[in-house]
Amino acid sequence: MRVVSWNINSITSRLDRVREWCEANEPDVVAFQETKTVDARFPTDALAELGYESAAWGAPGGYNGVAIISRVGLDNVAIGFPGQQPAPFNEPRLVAATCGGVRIHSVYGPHGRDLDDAHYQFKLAFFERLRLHLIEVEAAADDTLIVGDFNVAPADVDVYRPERRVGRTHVSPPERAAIAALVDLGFTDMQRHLRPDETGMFTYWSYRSKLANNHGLRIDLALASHSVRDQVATVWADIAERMRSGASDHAPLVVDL
DNA sequence: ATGACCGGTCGTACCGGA
Repeated sequence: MRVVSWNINSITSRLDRVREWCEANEPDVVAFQETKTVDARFPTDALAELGYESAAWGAPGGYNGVAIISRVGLDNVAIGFPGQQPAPFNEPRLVAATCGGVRIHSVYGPHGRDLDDAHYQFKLAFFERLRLHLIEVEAAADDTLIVGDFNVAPADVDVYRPERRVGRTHVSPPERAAIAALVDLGFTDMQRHLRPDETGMFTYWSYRSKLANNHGLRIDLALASHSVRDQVATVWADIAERMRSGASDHAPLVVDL
């Protein structure tokens, strides 16, 4: 089974890329982030023509938005945290579904903006809320694959020139501790696990950077429970897709089980 | 130097992304 995490930076403006990429790469499941569209405008029909069922959650305003599409079943769909959530915990940043026997979560972590910004405090609170959710609601944490754009680079090796990012978001010790706390539930950062010595292994490159310079970040992650970890053969970011014209600023992160 | 971009929005500048 091929599961993909892809921050798509607008599913509506990226639909041609999604169509072409899926036809070429045959994913069974794609977990999207930053779909940036309300559910009524999510391209359910176009994706159905490709053979995928969709579970999408967006909100008005053009921000955030997550979805899971699957051609191996889409069961027990869970939209966000259960019940009515106070803002900003009601932002569309989490959707889960069981696909081909694996519980898959598509996560879009808050950006944080700056270390002294209220959004940064929300970012930390979001990950703690997610951690409790995984314990309390998704109690059976095995057969689980949590993928998404976490907006955190787990280690300095996940950042080009990390010394230049000290004091900024995505690399601060509390953010890394929040990711480590998720991992401590029994998950494995699969790309790091399978390629422990690789440097320059990124998933995101700013539109403003020269791609040839590889000034990227590894902020899209695949966190696998024990049973899933043992099934994962490879994890790779499709940099060729990032280099295409009209691409998202994130590469698809491909997890092959 | 990310060395100068994207997508979205009751827009034609601005916010947010990271």
